Amino acid sequence: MILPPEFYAQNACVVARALLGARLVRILPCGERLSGMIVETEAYTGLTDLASHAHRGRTPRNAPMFEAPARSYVYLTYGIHWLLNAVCEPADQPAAVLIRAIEPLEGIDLMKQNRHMERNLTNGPARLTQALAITGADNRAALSEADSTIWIEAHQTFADEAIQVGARIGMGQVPEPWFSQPWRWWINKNPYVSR
DNA sequence: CCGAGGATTATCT
DNA sequence: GATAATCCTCGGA
Repeated sequence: MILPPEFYAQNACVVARALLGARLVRILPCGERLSGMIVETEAYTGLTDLASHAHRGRTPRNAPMFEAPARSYVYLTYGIHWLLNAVCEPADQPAAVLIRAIEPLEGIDLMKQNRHMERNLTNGPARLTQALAITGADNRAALSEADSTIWIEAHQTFADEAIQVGARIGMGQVPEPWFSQPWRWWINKNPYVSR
């Protein structure tokens, strides 16, 4: 079952927690299907969160965060890496969930080809986009539609006891309280969580 | 095993 | 012109 738009209309922290265990499906231009279970997420919500791209207001890059939920927000960071987010909360309420890691399920051989390596295929936000061949061309993909290039469907669920929460990664010079905000979720002891 | 440094470009000031 | 929600390689232990 593909997760409906109403799912993404919730608060980004709720969505980030609920996405753990869901299956991220990617259809390549050639038609091949790849997928993996989401095992690590981070929430970026509100205009006041100094760690969020949205905190300086709407720009051409972050515009998807301000638009209707249930679409992707894909952007380039460090000049090299594409990062995949799911846009959350109602329109004009900028929020997104960063997909930080997945456990490979389908198309593992293709992931190895895309990554040019055998290991560390999807345990990091830029690694998984490379493994799934996701780029800026996939910005604003409809995550709730089966004819999209990327969507997310229900797969497995985890009890709170199996979930870990902590501060987000890569905050750089972001000041408190945003630096330590516990808005990162991951599946405890899952080997595909980043670092 | 670990830490340092370079890669590389869209985006915003 | 500076910065960035990161990753890889390489050198040393």
